[in-house]
Amino acid sequence: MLTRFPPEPNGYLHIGHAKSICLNFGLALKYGGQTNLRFDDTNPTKEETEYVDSIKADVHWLGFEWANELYASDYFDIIYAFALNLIRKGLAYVDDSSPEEIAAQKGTPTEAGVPNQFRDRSIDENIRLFEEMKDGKYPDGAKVLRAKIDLASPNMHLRDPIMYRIKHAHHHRTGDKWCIYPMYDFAHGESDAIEEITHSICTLEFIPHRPLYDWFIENLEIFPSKQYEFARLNLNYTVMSKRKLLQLVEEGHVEDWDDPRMPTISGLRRRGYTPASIRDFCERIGVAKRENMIDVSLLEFCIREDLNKTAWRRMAVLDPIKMIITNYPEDQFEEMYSENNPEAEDGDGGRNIHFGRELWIEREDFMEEPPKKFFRLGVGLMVRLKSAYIVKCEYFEKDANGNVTEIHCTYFPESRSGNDTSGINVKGTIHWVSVDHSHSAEVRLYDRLFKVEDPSNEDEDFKEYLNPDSLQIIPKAYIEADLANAVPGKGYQFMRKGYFTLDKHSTPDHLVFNRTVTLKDGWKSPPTP
RNA sequence: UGCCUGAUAGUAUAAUGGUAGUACGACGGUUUUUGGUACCGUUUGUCUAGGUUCGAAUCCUGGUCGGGCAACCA
Repeated sequence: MLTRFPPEPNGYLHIGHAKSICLNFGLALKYGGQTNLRFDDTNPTKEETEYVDSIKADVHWLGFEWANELYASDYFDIIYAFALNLIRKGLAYVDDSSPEEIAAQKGTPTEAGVPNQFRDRSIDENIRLFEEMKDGKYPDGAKVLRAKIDLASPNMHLRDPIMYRIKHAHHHRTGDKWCIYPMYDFAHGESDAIEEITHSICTLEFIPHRPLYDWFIENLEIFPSKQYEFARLNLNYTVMSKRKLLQLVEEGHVEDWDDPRMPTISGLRRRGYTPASIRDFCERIGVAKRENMIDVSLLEFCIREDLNKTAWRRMAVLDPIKMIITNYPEDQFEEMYSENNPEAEDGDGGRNIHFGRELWIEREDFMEEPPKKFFRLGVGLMVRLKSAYIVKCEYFEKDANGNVTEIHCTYFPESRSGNDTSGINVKGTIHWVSVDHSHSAEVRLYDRLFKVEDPSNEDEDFKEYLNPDSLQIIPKAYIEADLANAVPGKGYQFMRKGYFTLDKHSTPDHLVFNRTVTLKDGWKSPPTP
């Protein structure tokens, strides 16, 4: 078995491409075959080396090794010879008609097309004209080479499809060598055959092309590659077409192709998704011919499952409020040990965290009038400070606007974590950092890019449905000191807040974290009576 | 109103013509120094009408609904 992943280098890869990559490489891996990476670069006006490089990087990052790095443009000489071959068989002709004339002569799905006078040109004349096309004797659009098949076919793709068009354009690989370029239909299957691809896997919209794919292969008498189709991936609350993604970038709705809200591979990477999580996702969604709409919650499940096993736990307070432990000595500090990951056998090591009289805690972990089953703080309530002591809230202070500014607690010295003789049982455990030892960092929280499940399928322009709150920047969050050693590309769990990773713009002086995904949140505040 | 294609729980995806299963979600419970994790349980499905058959999600016929096809794009 030999498969191929055949992107056109005209944009960045997205999660839908990941499905195709996992399918093509996965199938070959499963059945002891190989996979080629082939760039479908037959349209020089849209393609760039920048895209080639990013595509290679993304496929590699996903964890796949291609057998050969190939380009459709490598085959231009062979494909040209194929065309001559068909002309000699009387199966192709040069047509001087304009695009509009060709379209008109093609008819409609319910009416047959009509032949024009060029269809009967002699083989010799066709050869001469085609060579002249190649030699640059004609301007763009003056002539095309067409396959002579059946203008009355119920399949529009068989009504004498265009094989070659004239484009005096610079190609990112072949330079100015060519001024005629084969169309997709006369390049893709031919490239497959040249490489002896056994399974040419593509998406559903190419089903009507398959008879043409087969027709060229049969009449050229070349390796019989076979085309198979599957339904492309659709994810809700986002868009997946290159055109729309490009628009989001160009109109500044997102920062760039790798904006963490984008469904691109580079965006997911910057957001903190791992290759394993994306491969797992592609495995779970399955492959079929049915049109589908996958729920993003499945993608989120996959990254949580991966990161839960690998991410080190750290404490960070995103919306801080000060807690003062009134019975803790002012100049005293302690180091509290906390394991890196409770999922690992040995905790995967650990680190010490400074504890003192003044701490930052999460504003939402305190309520003036806590409802029943609120296992956090309120006057008279007790919680465990993770890896430290149990504290009891005594009172709180408010400013003139009614905002809570400080929470005063007392702690139980005999309740120290790992050495608790207090006999006190509390329901809640909250995270915290020391006011005197924590660092600050910018934290970026992301939400779905669109407000509706299927923005492309709504009445208005898809951009009308952008979620205005898809990015929330917290300029100053407090993080435990050890997070200053955070490594790019590694995921961290900010306890109770989600998984985070360093952003590419982060510097030692100005740390920036992206939230990959929240933790699953089972807490539902009880209905207010 | 031409041709092609598809239809199984909320979303996906399985089932030589032989017990409709799995995952995610939702809901409930146990454990828990993360309202996380883990574990246990509950919930909901073969588009429709006929036919073949001892037996149909599967085969046949009609219908309904969805998607695609008439770029010198891929």
